[in-house]
Amino acid sequence: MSDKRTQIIEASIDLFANSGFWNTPTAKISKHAGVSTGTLFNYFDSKEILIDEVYLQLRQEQATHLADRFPKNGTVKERTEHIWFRYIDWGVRHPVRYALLQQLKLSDLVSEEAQQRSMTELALAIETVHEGIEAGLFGEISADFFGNLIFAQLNAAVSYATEHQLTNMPLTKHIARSFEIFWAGMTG
Amino acid sequence: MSDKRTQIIEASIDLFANSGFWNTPTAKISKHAGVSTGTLFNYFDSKEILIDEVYLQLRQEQATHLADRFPKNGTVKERTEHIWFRYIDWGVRHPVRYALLQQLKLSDLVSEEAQQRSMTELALAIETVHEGIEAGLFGEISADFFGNLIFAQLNAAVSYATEHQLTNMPLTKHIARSFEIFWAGMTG
Amino acid sequence: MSDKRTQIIEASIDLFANSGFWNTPTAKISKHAGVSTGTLFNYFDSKEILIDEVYLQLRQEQATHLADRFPKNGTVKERTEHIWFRYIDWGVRHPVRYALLQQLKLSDLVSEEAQQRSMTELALAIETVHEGIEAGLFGEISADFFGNLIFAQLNAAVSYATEHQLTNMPLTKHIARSFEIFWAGMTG
Amino acid sequence: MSDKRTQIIEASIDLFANSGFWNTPTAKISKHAGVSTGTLFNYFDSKEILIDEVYLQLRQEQATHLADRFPKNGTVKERTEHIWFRYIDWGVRHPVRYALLQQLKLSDLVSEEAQQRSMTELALAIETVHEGIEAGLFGEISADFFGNLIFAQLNAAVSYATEHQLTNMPLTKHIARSFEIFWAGMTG
DNA sequence: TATGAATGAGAATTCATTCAT
DNA sequence: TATGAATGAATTCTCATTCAT
Repeated sequence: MSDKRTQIIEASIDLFANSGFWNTPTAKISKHAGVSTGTLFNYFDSKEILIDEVYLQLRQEQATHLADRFPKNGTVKERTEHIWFRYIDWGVRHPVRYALLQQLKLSDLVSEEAQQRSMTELALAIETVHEGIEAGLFGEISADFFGNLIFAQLNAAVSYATEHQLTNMPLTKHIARSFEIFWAGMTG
Repeated sequence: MSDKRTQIIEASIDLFANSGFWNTPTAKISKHAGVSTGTLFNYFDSKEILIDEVYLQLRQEQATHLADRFPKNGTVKERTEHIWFRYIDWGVRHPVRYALLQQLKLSDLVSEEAQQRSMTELALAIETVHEGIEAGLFGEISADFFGNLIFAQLNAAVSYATEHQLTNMPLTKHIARSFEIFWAGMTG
Repeated sequence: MSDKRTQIIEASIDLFANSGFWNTPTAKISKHAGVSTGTLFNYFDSKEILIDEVYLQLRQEQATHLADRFPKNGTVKERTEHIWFRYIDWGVRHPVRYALLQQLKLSDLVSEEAQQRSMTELALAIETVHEGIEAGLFGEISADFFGNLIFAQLNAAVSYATEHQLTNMPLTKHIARSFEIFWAGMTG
Repeated sequence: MSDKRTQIIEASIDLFANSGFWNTPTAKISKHAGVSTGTLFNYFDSKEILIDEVYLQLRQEQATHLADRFPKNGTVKERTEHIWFRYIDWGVRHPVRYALLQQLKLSDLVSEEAQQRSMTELALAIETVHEGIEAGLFGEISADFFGNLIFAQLNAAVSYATEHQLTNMPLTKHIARSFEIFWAGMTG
């Protein structure tokens, strides 16, 4: 049964996070997953493809988390705030997965195609941004730069929260404060 | 004289930027540098150390650029603005080097020790930040988070400028606008 | 089945004997064994370990030869004589293996652990010696020195027999004479 | 001045004894000797030749020690006894050099030619042996085998004394006892 | 004679991938 | 579909030796 696929992906996440992609031989992955070397290649044609799939898996988990209870009909600010909270929340709850995802983004290891495919999962964020810009909420700024900025600041907020192991009230405050800064900057 | 050392570092930068650290065999580096495999290891005891040295070299170039004409006696805002402009300027002028530096930071390949050593080169930025925070300029915020935020936004600005190949007036405007956003965010 | 393992060990013995351990690259061994470089390292984690295993293999072959038809219930002299004959016999029949074993003993290449393990294979010789000493057969002498002496003389006897290619009657006479000398020396 | 030659030989002895021939790069030797890599090769055309020279040096030191106060006109037994005492004495006084010499003998690293040349230094031992055999002192035995035996037993005696760190009276007794055993064996 | 940077042919070992069972 | 032994190209690093200064 195709449970093995999941086992292999999970094993990869574990090991990649601990030792990096290049220090994790496929043999180690299959062992950790409890399958044979051959089996890994039955499910993923190459290590490259496995990495792509890990990336897509993480992106999807993240996207699902963002989409949960998304206030479709809220104002732009409400929707942005929702994304803000949920993004940081996911990052803090899954620090290993989050760190891995960040590394993958910058590592050149994910194929162009996988990058493209993962974009669709951010649809609701992108849409919100566009709407805000068109409405003139953010002054003169390109959507691209806006995207860069929001993710940069989110990432900064997650890193800080994780490093300082914020939870409960301090975490909530941190999220709120970081959103304030972001919003003040953009609308300021 | 240590001309060869420089050649090897430059070759490394070239190749690392093109193909990544793990896809760049030392043999390729030495060939590209016009020296023999043995010579590379005369100058750098291991590939790991070579990577460290590349990192330190780039950091130093960047730090030198930031320090140039730094307004020691200016206000916190003036000093921050200086850093803002010079940081983006360096990133845009040396996109390959900048991208490499970013990758190295996140890659786990740079030794703790090299990271530490490179910190000293940011002294003037760090000092400025602390002064501003203590003066209450930025509301309630930790220096750590402030650091995360400023570099995150700078990075977002550089990426955007490079991707869109901004130069001259559009670049200047972009830098100014990004600083505005940053400053507005921080000062609320 | 572990046929390959045997092939690799045999190839190692051949090549080590001809060219020494340090002049025998693992690549040459695997080629000679008719397997790929990778396969060698599937069976032996490192060249060091391979050498250990070669050593243990030879020791065991020798021990088996000594144990064959060992007169458990004979007198100390009879048992010592048995060992004497069988030891020289094995050395003369397998000059390559014997020479290699001697080299390995003195070479520092065999791990402490492998040395220890190989000791158990000499149990019957050691026991015999102790019994003789305790019975006062050999005058005042430590078991250690006795051990040194017996192997030294055995080795001298094997070397001579091999160099002069003794067989049949001359060999039998040589073995007998050398035992006489040994026994006369020890029993004074 | 050709003091350097000596320094290089001494450095080689030191390092060979500590780490073996194959784990001692010429660069390490020259450093230890306080000369440059080039200089080593001015004095010795190759590492092989250096090893030969180390061997000859040690053999000569040993031969000199044996020859000291040699009782040319003594009986065969007296002369043999002299060699016996001096040989063990040298081995115990210079355990590092002795061990190295033994290793070199068995290692295949010394050229045939150097082996030959070193023989001349044992002239007085060889002569004594021959005389004893011709005089019928030792029963029926070939000079070759006799040579094998005497050196084997000497070596056993040195090893034992060194391992157990014998000195003074215990050492003297050990030497005497070992000679007794040898002589009793040979004269049966 | 002394120097030591430069050389480049190896050396041991790794690892993604295949394929016969 | 699952297995895991076998493969061999590729990798980092070593070291005896040379030669221009």
